[in-house]
Amino acid sequence: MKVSKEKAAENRELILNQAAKLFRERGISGVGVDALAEAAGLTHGSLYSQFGSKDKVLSESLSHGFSRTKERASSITSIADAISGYVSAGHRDNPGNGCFMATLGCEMPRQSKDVRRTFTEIVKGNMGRLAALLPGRRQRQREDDGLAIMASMVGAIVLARAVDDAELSDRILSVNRGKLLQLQER
Amino acid sequence: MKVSKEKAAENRELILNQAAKLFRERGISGVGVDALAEAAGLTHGSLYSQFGSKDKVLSESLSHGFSRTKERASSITSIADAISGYVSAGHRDNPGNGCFMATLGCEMPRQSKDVRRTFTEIVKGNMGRLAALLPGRRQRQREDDGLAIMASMVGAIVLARAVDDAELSDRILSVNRGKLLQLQER
DNA sequence: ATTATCTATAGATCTATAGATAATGC
DNA sequence: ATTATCTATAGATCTATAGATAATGC
Repeated sequence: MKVSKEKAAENRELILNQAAKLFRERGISGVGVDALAEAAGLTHGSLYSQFGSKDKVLSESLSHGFSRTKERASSITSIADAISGYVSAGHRDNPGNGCFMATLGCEMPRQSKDVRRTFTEIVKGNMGRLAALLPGRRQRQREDDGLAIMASMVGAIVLARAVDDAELSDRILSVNRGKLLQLQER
Repeated sequence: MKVSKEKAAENRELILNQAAKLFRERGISGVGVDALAEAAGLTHGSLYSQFGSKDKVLSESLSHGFSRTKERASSITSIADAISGYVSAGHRDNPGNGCFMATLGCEMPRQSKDVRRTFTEIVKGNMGRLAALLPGRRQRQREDDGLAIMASMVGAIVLARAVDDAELSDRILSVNRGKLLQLQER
């Protein structure tokens, strides 16, 4: 039954990736430990011996997932690219690979200290990434501008996913993308 | 055990009000039928004979809650009031009486047709309310402006509630409130 | 007679633990 | 000897249903 250290590390990586995907797709309370284990081809007993609790899997999958997002984000070099990529039908239709803030934000107020701390780091990290793409002399001002853009982006995706009306959903995206891009053009 | 028609109607009203509060405070999957019944001082059996399912309680509590919100909203007569009231610490700290979009938005993609249809009506209703407060000749344009403001407002409250850092939370609110108000001043 | 409510319970699912198993790696 | 994984199971909780109860309202 035992497996090599290498294989165990692979399994751990697989669990975290699958967990990050499932939590985003089905919500935190919508994913059981069984589903997490099954998605990685293991039993829940094994998952408990590696992580100890569902909460631990969640918090680790968040930080692990955000690290991977940051790696991929190096290809985004302008604020217009960041906005267009985020406020898009592609992002809306792929929550499993998308932004944690837009999928799990509403559930965060009820999570453990550990999970909330990790989530807060993600918000700050995203603020910093946006700030780095924005003009302006003072860092504080660029961060503030980043927080405003972030709220619009998150709200647009949350609402576009929530409504049961394809036309309205597309309209929410195009209006918000348009306004955000327009505001950056000066 | 039976109760007068009048009392039964009162109970129904109480269930819907308590349900709307609990769902916003604990999330949809965070509230069981037991909790819903207990909050209204009834048993879950009684709740089932009145509503038939948890889903039905949810969808009715949403439309009932939004009706009540609309009634209270007649006191808001300017877009600046709407923004300042929404993007505030008071709203952030009282999810149980606050906006459905900011508390339940992330869970909506996984809800029943019935619930999503009701939620979509709420989004459209809020769009209309904002549009009515905005300047501009064409209704379509005012609605678009309303959708942009709505996304910022919802995103700001979701993020301000989610982060585990009081200073950052306040900053998210003040930055977004400031930007939104500033944009309306022209 | 009708019906709002309650009691009892089914059956599923959820998080977690204990102990067995068997392969790794010293 | 260590340990990653599995099996079995505990105990709680969740949604839902069936049938009894007792007060209303014709």
